[in-house]
Amino acid sequence: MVSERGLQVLRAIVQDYVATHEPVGSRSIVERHAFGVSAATIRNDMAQLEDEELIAAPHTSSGRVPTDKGYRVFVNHLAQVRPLSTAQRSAIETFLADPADLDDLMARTVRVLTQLTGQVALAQYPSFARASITHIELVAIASNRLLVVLVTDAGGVSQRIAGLPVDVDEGDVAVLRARLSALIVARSVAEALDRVRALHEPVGVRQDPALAALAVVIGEELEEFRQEKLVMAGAATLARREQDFRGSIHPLLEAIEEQVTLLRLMSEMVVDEHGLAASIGNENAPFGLGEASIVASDYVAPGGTARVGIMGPTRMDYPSNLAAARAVARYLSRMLEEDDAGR
Amino acid sequence: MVSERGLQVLRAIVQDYVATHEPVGSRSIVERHAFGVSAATIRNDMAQLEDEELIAAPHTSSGRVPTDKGYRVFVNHLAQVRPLSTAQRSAIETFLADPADLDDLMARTVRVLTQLTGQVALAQYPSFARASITHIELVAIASNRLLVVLVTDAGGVSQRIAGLPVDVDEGDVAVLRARLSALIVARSVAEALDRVRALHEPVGVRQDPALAALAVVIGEELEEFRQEKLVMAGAATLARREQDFRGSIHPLLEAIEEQVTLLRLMSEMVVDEHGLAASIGNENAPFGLGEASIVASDYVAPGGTARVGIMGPTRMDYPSNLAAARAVARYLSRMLEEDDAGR
DNA sequence: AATTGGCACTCAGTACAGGTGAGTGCCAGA
DNA sequence: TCTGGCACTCACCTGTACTGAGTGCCAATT
Repeated sequence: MVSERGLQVLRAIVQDYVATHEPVGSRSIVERHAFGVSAATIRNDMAQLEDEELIAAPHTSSGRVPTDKGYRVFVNHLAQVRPLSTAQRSAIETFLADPADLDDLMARTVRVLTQLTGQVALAQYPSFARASITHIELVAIASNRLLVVLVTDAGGVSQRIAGLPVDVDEGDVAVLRARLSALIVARSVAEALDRVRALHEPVGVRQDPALAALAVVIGEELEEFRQEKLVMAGAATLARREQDFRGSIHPLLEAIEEQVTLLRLMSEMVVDEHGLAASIGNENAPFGLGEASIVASDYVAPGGTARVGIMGPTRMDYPSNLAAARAVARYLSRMLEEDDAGR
Repeated sequence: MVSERGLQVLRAIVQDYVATHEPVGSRSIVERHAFGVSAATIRNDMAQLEDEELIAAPHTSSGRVPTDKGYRVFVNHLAQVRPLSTAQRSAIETFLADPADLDDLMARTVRVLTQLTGQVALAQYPSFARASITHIELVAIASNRLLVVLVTDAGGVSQRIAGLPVDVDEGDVAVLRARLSALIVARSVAEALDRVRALHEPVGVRQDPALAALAVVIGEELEEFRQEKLVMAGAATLARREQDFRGSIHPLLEAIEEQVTLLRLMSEMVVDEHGLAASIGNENAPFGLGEASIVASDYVAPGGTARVGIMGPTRMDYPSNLAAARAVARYLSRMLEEDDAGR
């Protein structure tokens, strides 16, 4: 069992280790923190913490370093989210003011997050899966080529060019438009996808090759709506932090390039009652990121909730990073709420 | 003056150094290459090469390493572009077959290039600056909200939502569509931009606030067409090569994140008569990439020519990388020619 | 004039030894 | 339960010696 003071010692070790990046000994703890007891007493507490595998010694006689389990306890029980400075808050506001469109807003979001934290920033796009289709427009580009534009009520727009196996004229296009409109407008993306796919059933398709071709393209567009998207920034900051990741940032860069891994990881994180989440060190091992930690915060978009997060070394400054993620997420929620469709 | 054999020695040094990553001495040269002379003779040649600053010694008595100038001579006079293996050629073909759209094609292009070379791959999008507008479509999303879609003859499509200061009905939209159509359809992107901007002249604008708002949005879209875009892959490979860049890959990662630097760098490279270009080491210093080299090859798209390239350490394998860039560029040109609009 | 073998010299890299100091673990006493 | 004291460990630094790859130069050879 770990005593109350033992936990405070753990907190001190985590804080000092994150600050100095060096194993912390009993002596430096009594110097830097006012525990009112001697180094020997701290040593006894540290022995307990070591028994519980909350801290570990890199080699026989050296200071201690928090284990991943130790960080977990720190985050769950010991860390209070440190509120941002007003300067930081206003930085967020000015940086995110007046975005040109959703892409711009997301890009700025990750940029401001990486600037605040000095780490890699991640942000999920608002999901359009639960959004519903408000418009479908067909634009004739050539006699056998149509531009298919879909619009959702959550502000998502998608466009794609469909090549048709037959030529169509103005009238045909109007008919197709009306027919497709009736089929998917006011439906959710998921429903629309079902209904468009149903067109492929032998019965429906044979009749109209143009419709069949459009169905394929529309299916792709809907699929894209359903897909989660991720935007990132700050990969360059990893270069400075090489040794924080046991000497190889390769898995991190891979994950950043892959996207899909990070997307899954972020989706699977479990948020607490404040909408905050942390995934620490070896908890990410299944994703090949056992040396990294990710903190994230939910934000609310018209289509549902999504997440913004920060990825960094296991020995990151959790209170600050959680605070930054939360602040940005809140601001993002507010922006998306005000200007509903995300412009 | 450097003798003929001296140049062959330079070639040997570059080849061996690229292969082994270690300074190469006179002895290992006579062992690995059939010069038919003794090591002492090679040493004399090397002394000349050193006078010409084509090679340098990291420390007083060690093997020699090519200087940036040495690489330049190698690339210009000594390197023959090594043709790809048939396996590699067919890899390109299968990898690039049947792209879904232009984005997909470009993404695959850089992926295949990074796979072939193990380096960072870069590709400029075909420029739409000289393309011309074939369609403009306005879709009413709400009474004061229009989706503005632009299509170019080079396959570029752009869409953006415009918020209007006034409500408009079906008829208004039709009028606006006709008016804008007359203004920019069949014009080049550059012309269209001029004409749209002309709308902002006091005379035109006051009359119609809706038109003014649309002009702003269309201006943004056209600007986006004019902007060059870059797509990249293989950033993760840099992690393995850290020491190749004097220990810091930070500038490279920054440049990759910036994009705009690399875009300028690629644009400013001068291609030779075969459409190939190389920018070596300190030639890139103005861009903060003095430790990196970039090779590139032009490809031909409907809208004009653009470039694909490879970025890696100065000590890269120039013949192979030039060959890979050239092969991919050629294949890309062919694909874009066949399927003119890039789908 | 070009090439060669020989030789002294340089210097990075490695291995070894000794010294230092931060830090621990443990114990007896308060 | 806490504390001071003490022996012990071990990373890290420093200095020394050795090794070997490689050069630069020169006199001899072709």
